[in-house]
Amino acid sequence: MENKSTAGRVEKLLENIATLLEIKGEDHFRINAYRNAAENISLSGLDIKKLAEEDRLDEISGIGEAISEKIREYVTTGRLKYYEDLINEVPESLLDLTEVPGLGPKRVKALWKELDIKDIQSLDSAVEEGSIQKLDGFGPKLQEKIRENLRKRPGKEVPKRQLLHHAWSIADLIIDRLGKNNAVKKISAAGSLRRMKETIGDVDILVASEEPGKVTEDFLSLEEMDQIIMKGSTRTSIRFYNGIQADLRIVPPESWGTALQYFTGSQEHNVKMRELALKKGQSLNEYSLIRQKAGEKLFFSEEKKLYEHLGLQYIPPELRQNGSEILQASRGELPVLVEMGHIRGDLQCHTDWSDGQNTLQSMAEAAANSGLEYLLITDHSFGLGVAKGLSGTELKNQATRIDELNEKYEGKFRLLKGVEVEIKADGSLDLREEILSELDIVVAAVHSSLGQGRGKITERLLKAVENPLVHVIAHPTGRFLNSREEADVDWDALFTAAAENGTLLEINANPRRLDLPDRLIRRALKLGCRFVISTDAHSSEELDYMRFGVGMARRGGLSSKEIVNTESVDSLMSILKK
DNA sequence: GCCGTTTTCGGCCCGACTGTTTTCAGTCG
Repeated sequence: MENKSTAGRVEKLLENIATLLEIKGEDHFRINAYRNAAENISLSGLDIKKLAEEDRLDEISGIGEAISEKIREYVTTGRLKYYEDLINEVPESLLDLTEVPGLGPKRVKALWKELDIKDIQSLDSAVEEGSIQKLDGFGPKLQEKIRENLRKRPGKEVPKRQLLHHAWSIADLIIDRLGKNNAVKKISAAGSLRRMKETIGDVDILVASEEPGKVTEDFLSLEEMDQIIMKGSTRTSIRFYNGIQADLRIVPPESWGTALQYFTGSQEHNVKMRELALKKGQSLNEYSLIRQKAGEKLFFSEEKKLYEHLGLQYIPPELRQNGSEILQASRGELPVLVEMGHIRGDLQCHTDWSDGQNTLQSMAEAAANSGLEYLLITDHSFGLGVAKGLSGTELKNQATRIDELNEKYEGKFRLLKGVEVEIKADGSLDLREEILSELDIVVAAVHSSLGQGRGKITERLLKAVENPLVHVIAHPTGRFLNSREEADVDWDALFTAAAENGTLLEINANPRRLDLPDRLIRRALKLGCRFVISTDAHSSEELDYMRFGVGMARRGGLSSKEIVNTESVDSLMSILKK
């Protein structure tokens, strides 16, 4: 739990409470309330500490009096009496056991009560002794499955959640392969992948077919497959050699609309959709919508018609989050989201002048070929020694070369002069003003001392935001998914200053970063900020990362008008602060 | 434990698959 933001720690605490109550055998609606609260905190992007101090936690839906009180106690004292009492009763180490696939709360409780198994080590030795198969409801197959799963616990060689581009490459491969099968009428990615979540638990693929057996057979013959996890007539799970798990679900073609909606999730979105249907006297499942009185089944050829039928605007997958979007859709208040086709330029990339792989020319050509009208070159400044950063003189030489190339492109494409300048530990920049003022666009970034305390790093970023020479703050949180935590920053203060100063916030599309994260995009949008989506490409191939940045922007609810690289180059230059 | 243009009390989604079963509980999404 250490080394996380307050919100992160509170979320973990609430989730732990939920799981421990579940093992205890508490009412599952109460348990759900804790999970729901944790999820909504995460999605809100709000500063939990500040909210707790100002007694405004109930502004987050799903947080009522009881949970609010617990969060306040935890935030102000660093402890929670209720939790301490709870783990006295139900050992905290049982939480690890519920992480083992096949072990849910009921089985963990049985292991604990019957065999005094409290942690992974004691589970491991019980499995080796063969004692757990004797328990009621357990058997040799389950014991063997647990042994298997203990051996390849995630977090070691296989990260728990996959990065978006890895998951998509598997999905594209499956869709391409199965798409050639005549038995497949329709096929689509679903789940968190389709919702463009920053990391993916497993790859979900939905198929419409009248011959599920043929499709399943094809799926199981993929040569990249390592292992069959589960195989049924309409649902199959496999694991690939690279550790990624893929689930295939097959439904009859007439169920396509309801099935794609259901299989895309999120879980919470589906719960709210089904509740809404029930209020209208209809029951929704993945096959159809059933009018309860008449028993009549309604089928939908596409998702859009299902949403319409329920009186909603179509909700794009990226917005299907905690159910609050359903209320928005019922009022016709959903934003019109930015699309890939809106993007006209890329505002961060690197060349072989610093740590990139390709030349200025080949980056420009790749960008032009992918339909972009302009590309901002942002090699590192010299402060970032590991990345062969450029000095002022080198930047001037690069500018000459850029002018030459632009002349050649005759206005059909334009390279813009920029830099990714280092924000030093004291908030100053490592290039002089006369150098920076010569450039078209200045992108500033923090790469070191990200672990500074909240006060220090906030001040440092604020200084950059308020600097009239800085147009864009790159990858603001500095996180690396699965490996480096976000910096602990007072985001509200930073976003407010960015909005006031006209400094743009980057949505870095590199799938290892995806920074800003969507919850902070939502918050920044509310505070009036504008954005750029940039690939930070270090090779011409990486210019294709744009789709992931657009996905993140869509999850954050952004329209093209809030993203400046949807503008033509002239219009872009006129928007920039002087 | 939360929530309310049907409710401040009485609701709170729904189905597939597995492994244990003699008709179903547990897990998962």
